[in-house]
Amino acid sequence: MPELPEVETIARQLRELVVGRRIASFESFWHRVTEPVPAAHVAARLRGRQITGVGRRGKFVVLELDGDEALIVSLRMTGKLLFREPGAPDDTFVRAVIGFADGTVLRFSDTRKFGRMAIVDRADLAENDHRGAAPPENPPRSRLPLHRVLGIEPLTPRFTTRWLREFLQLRGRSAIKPLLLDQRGIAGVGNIYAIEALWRARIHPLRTAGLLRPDEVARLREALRFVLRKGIRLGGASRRDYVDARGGQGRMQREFQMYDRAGEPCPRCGRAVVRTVVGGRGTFHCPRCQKAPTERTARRRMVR
DNA sequence: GGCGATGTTTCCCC
DNA sequence: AGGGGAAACATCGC
Repeated sequence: MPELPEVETIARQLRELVVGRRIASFESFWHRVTEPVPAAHVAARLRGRQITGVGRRGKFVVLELDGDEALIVSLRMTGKLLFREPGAPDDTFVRAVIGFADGTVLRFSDTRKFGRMAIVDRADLAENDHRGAAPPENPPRSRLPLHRVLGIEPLTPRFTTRWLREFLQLRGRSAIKPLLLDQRGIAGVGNIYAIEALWRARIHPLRTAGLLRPDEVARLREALRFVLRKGIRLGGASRRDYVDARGGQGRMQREFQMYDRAGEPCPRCGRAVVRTVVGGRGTFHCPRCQKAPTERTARRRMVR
């Protein structure tokens, strides 16, 4: 799925295109798009509603509806929201369509059919009890849907080094990279930006989260914000078939330092980039800049 | 054509 | 509890 910068790009574009439009119809061509709610039910609740705003929460696109609800869209791996004028040529893999009263449409195209749409209470999208100094204690086996347990937004002022340090202490036994991908802690970071941020912060993906030194935590916070902001500035990263709401490409993919660069020289030190698998996800790092954790350092850190 | 990969999330099994 | 692996799908590249 598109990650935070890609979803932010889509949301910003959509804001200009659909705010103020009234929904006339909703049609689904793949029953699992709205699962477990029948598409007809979603259609009935959307008909006649006006879109009052468009935002992003984690990796969800949030289409605000008049009243206190929102239609949220989870793009997963290949989902695209395409705004089209009347008479526009067909798009491929269209799984659902929102028709507006003026004849324009918002098409949800999704090759792999993983994407989902749901009507939710906007209040449920609030940061999951992560405000203030108290770090999150997320129920690891929460049965709540993901949109109700999303963690802190990393580009807000609330995402401080102190917050991150305390968060890493609480979730300290996990390896750092899988922890960054857990949407209940920090919302919006995906595989690519986690890889890029860890390289920038010079932290090995398998380092134990709770054993990062204070200077490393500070670098990690800075690195996350840097790569996410850069991604937004460049309109996201277009690999394979990611496109923005107008069908255009982002430019961030040219700026990847590590992602998908196995064997190429590290831009910082020249050593060959290494590909590993961490938590089932392809992972890239520089073996010189990002030192692997060792028994000895782990033990020394324990004593601190 | 087979095999393994893919920007995500969830579920099941230890 | 939380890590690993597979599954939900379709396509692409070697």
